[in-house]
Amino acid sequence: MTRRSSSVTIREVAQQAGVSVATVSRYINRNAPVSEEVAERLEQVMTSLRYAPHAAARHLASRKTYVIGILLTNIPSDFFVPLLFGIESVVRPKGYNLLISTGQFSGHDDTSLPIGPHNTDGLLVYADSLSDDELTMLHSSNFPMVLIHRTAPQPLNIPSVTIENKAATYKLVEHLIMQHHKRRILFLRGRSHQEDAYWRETGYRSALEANGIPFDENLIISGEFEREIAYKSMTQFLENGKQIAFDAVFAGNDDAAIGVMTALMEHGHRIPEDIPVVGFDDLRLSAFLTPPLTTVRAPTEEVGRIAANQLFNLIEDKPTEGITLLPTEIILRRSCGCLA
Amino acid sequence: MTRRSSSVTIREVAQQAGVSVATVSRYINRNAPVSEEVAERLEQVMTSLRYAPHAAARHLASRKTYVIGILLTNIPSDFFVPLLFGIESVVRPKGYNLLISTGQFSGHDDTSLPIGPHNTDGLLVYADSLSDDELTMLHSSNFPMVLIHRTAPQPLNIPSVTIENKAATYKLVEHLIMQHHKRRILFLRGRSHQEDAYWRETGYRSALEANGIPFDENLIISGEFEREIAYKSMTQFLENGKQIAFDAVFAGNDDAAIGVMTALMEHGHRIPEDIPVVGFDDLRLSAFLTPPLTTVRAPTEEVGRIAANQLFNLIEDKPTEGITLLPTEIILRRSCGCLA
DNA sequence: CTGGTTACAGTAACCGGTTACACAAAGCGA
DNA sequence: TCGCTTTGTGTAACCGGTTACTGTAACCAG
Repeated sequence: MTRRSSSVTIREVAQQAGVSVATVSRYINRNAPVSEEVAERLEQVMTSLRYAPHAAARHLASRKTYVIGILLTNIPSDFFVPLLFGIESVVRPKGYNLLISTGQFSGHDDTSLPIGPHNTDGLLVYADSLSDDELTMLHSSNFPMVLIHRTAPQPLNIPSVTIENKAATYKLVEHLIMQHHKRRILFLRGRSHQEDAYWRETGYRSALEANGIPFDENLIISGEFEREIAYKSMTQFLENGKQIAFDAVFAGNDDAAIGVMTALMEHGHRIPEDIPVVGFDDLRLSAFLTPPLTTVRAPTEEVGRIAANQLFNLIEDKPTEGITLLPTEIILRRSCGCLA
Repeated sequence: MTRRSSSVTIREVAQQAGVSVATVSRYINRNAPVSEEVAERLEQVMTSLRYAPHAAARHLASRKTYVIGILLTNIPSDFFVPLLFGIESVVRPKGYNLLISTGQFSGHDDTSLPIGPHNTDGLLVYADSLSDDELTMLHSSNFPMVLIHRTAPQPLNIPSVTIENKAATYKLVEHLIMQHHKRRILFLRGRSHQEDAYWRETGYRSALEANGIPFDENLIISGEFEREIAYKSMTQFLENGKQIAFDAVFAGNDDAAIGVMTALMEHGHRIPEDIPVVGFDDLRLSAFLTPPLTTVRAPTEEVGRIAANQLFNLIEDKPTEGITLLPTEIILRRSCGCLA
């Protein structure tokens, strides 16, 4: 109830040490020389008083928050753990803090973003957590941003860190075709506006085409990159009267693959003997599934590290890459029929 | 390079709307009546100017950051995803932001905490991310804190949200003894100063004692609740000359259980036929392991939600619980020998 | 009609830092 | 020794909000 914030201010430190506040500030920020003697005195006073600079006051005066923000989607995915740790690993040593926000932010013009120029020095934007319009607006005021698993809308020049989706998907689908002689591969697409989803589908189509297999719209169902949704889609597909024949499944990502595998097993299909299933991401759990999941390894932690580094380049006016495309690698395990 | 921050200030808004800054502030914070007419005018001006209050200025003046911090350990675990989403789900609707920090913060007296009273309104402290000393210090200045998976050091009165560790472990160990007739159960202990680890070990010992099985120090090895470490400990135990007999494993948690299972399989043991393995946490992946893991379900997302709510109670001077102990539930799957 | 309340609004001090400007003393090459 | 640079420090304005204090006009019970 005591309103008085008992926190120590720079003036108290200055007084105790017998110097001016400017000197204290200079010592703290090491941005101007301070005599050896005063430095020692300050060090003592500061620790004895347990002085911690007030972040907001500092921010207000210097226009630096030492905070970077990350906008995630509101889908809780294990995928975020390596991403966050990758980001943290570069943010922390720089003395920055990480403000995190999940949710779809688009559309609500009335409520401004919880995270933005008013409380951060830069933003990491994951996938479609922000609309093109919002991106455009923020970019127009020159606010440092780096996109993750997404590229900037056309005229905008925003660095972007993403992974090779198409080539890997192509390779994996071709693997199913060539090595396992599958020709009717069910494809679980992600959300249409999601770039990862788009490129994976493109890779799928290219692989079919390159191998003379006609594309069949009936073999495309919605997976949304979410386990539950994939489970429902798959179940519905299996129970649907049409009974469209298929001989393998590309699940879109590993999370969806889990849903697919559960649905298939519940309907008495063996994996991979009856139906091979493959995913994308190589989540930590994927190697431990039954059977272990054939998938594409995405260097997610590195994506986080590189994105954060790019953001700091932007903040520090250093040169940045336009698009960083990290290589992916297909991981053959038992679920596709390999390593049997 | 243009140093001038082009952001709109409250004074510009006031001027454009022909009122004083005080009125604008009052309207924004809805803490004093403003005439209908002025309100409308302000609404218009604010959207046309794209006004967003400067968070730091606001914080400095009002002494509220609208940010809560969470301190995690630096071990990337899937466990954090439900925890974070639970927290986010209560923090966001309150209009608060979430500042996240990972790492061991204890010991470094010189470097003050990256997150604390200087930049947040309250702190969620996970397990031993903070030392007792730091906790004591922060608590002495009446800073709102809630502990997660840890209780406060004795004289301190800090709310704490944790789960039932002992009873569930007891039940699970007893299950191995009674249902599966195991008597030499290997136990992978966690870090000694971690409370979850302590209570699980206590549950293990009680179950043995209650069933007349003598405690054998040789059956305790170090798992640290980490997959890699558990894998190494288990491998070393198996290859050690002593060849101590055991007939089941309680892995400490699910992550360690994965390491244990890998090590056992590599040495030709079948799970559960030769050696049953059980864990704790019920990670999202645990149901999908080979074999599916018998474990204890921890309501982690709820832990996050409740902890965040407690913290807001503290911040808003509402009554709080001392310790919230959430119930856990044992989940029998195939890895213990059930559901074969 | 009067004194008291309420609704609405403005002025300016203040939150706790940073930093432009000013200045004294010391160091130094010529 | 003289001017000039460098080093070390202080004073006070400023960052962009909030809010205590003050004041006016409208409203209302008696």
